[in-house]
Amino acid sequence: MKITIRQIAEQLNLSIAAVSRALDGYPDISPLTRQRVLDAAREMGYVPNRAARQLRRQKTDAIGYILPSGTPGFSEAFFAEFLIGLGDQAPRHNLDLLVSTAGSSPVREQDLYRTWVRSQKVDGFILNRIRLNDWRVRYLAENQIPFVALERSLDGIEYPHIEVDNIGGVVSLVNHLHEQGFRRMAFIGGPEDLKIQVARLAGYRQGLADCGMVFDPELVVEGDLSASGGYQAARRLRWLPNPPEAMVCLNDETAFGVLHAMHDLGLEIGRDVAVAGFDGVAASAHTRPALTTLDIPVAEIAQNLVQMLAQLLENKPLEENRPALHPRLLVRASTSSH
Amino acid sequence: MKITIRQIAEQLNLSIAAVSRALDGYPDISPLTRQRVLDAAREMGYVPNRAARQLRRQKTDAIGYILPSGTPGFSEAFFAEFLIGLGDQAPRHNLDLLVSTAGSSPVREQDLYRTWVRSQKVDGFILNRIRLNDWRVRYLAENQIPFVALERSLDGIEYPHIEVDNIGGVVSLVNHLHEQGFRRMAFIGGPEDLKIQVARLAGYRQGLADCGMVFDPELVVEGDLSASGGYQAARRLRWLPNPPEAMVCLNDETAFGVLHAMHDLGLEIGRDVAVAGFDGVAASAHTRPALTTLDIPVAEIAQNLVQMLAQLLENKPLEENRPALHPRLLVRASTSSH
DNA sequence: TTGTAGGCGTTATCAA
DNA sequence: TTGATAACGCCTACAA
Repeated sequence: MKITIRQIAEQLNLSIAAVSRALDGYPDISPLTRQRVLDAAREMGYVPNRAARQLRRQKTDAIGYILPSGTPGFSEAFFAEFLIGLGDQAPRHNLDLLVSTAGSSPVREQDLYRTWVRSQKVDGFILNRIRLNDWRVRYLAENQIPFVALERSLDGIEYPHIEVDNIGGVVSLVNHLHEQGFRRMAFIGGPEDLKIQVARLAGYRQGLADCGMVFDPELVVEGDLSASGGYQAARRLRWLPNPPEAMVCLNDETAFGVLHAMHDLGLEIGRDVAVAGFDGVAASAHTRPALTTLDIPVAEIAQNLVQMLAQLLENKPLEENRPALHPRLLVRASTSSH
Repeated sequence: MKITIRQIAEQLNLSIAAVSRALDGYPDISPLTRQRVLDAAREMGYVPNRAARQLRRQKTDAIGYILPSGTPGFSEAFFAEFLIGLGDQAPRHNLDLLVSTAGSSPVREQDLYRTWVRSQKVDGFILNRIRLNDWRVRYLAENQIPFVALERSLDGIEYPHIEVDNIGGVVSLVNHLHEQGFRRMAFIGGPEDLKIQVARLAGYRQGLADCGMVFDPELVVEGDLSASGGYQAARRLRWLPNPPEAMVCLNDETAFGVLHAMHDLGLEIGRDVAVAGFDGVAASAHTRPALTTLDIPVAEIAQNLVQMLAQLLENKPLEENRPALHPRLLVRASTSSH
């Protein structure tokens, strides 16, 4: 039998209104009554019914995260770590976390957002893997649904976000590779509408320029952010008449596949060829050789996003102009021969 | 402005009851009216309000998964893959997936379950990492909350579950190691109250017996299912006067740490020492050398669990006696020298 | 076949 | 400081 405020009220000979107020910490209630109510509630194991509360308050105390379409899914370690952060932080703000996956279909993604918004499943959203022109951003903004995101889109819409210095990160990586003596460098990226693709590719080009190297379009290939995508891209690159000596990858997952490919081709990684990733997922430390990568605190970013969204939902002011996060270059054996 | 059945009713000059029935597919409504309602609903972008529906129906159409306490979190790839399965399958049954993490505290874990049950956040639960005597199993059974689980506990409570042939799996692994010429084998496990610990350890002992090897308690050490736990355990083992030639690990994550430790000690893995894991997470293919492991279809198992829970929630009969799943031994370079 | 009305558990408004 | 009471949006007897 579920306990409701009505039963507490009966038990104590109070009105349900009084009980409700005592429980919710309103000031217009005598301290004695409040204490009695609180004690009874604890004793009876009362927990407010969510549905009723939601219906009445017109909010859900839940936030949503929908795994973006066109990703390999949580198998990409990045998303797993992102989710730790979300799952960790949400309860601290008394927020539930609702999770779903869009699969490979952008249509399904849109359906999901629309349904969640219209049926008021959640009060706000967390986004990542932002696209240059991102339907999600426009849709949520138009419908005035609170949301925060990792990275910003180019839709001309302002929203609270966390930004990573992708360009600066990759520039420092290219410099490092150059110092190690690697010259011909390839970039294995992803879909062109992804913000990180554009930014990190820009960093790659700038890095080349800084080091006085020429940009060769042939050395920029499109993967799909997965290990198998990286594997194939890397093989294609090695078949070139003049193959690259270093492979800069859009993310660690891609780099895992590249490591595999290089190994299958019998190359010694770190000497014959360099491989580097981006994200610094835990598994990057376990490859052989360990993967050089641009480390960003993925879980922590997710935590901060939840915190930002929580503030947004409570209409608390957000500190503006959060500075961009600088990735940390973790130099490991995959790019240095000693 | 949110669309409710009331607005559809006004639009069509119908009662809200008629609209509700038309939408829910009741038979006592004229086909014409139904069509009009359906059309209007689609046109107006109507989506039922969850909270209202829940309150009325006394169910949530949501299922819950709480990351068990005492785990490294989603950073253990096993959980990430498990979650893909859940997130993938839940929407197919029109179920929402609510996710939280218990952190390291069993108390918090109990709080979470109690709160979710009492506030009726979800209709049922998915459990994994079952303990021999598992509070969650007893609590949910006592409160008649539907749940399904990966592995069963020893609480004498029947519940729908999926079981893995842990013993048979490890036996075949030990045999493989023996064939490869490895003799002194260690077992790096986890907390003793875990079902998988007991079962896989039993497989290890039986495997030793099958091969005519003696069991040495010194070679059984306790990790914590994390890479760093594996790292430390492996170093401890190598410091023994007569160190083991093979390390059987409770899960892949532990094995990752062991690989690291062996490498740091300058040993050639696959020849000087063998290392094997359990679960077959994606990352196990990316280590160098690649990790021999007992592969189970983690995501698929999670999908099946959702399906079972969905059936349970609809009071549909479950096929009894689902046979135990046999892990697939993936022999890779970490246990074979050629 | 359709409409009326009560209630799911809470919160919020208004009186008392 | 407290108590009635009316919603919130939906479902479902029961009546029409």
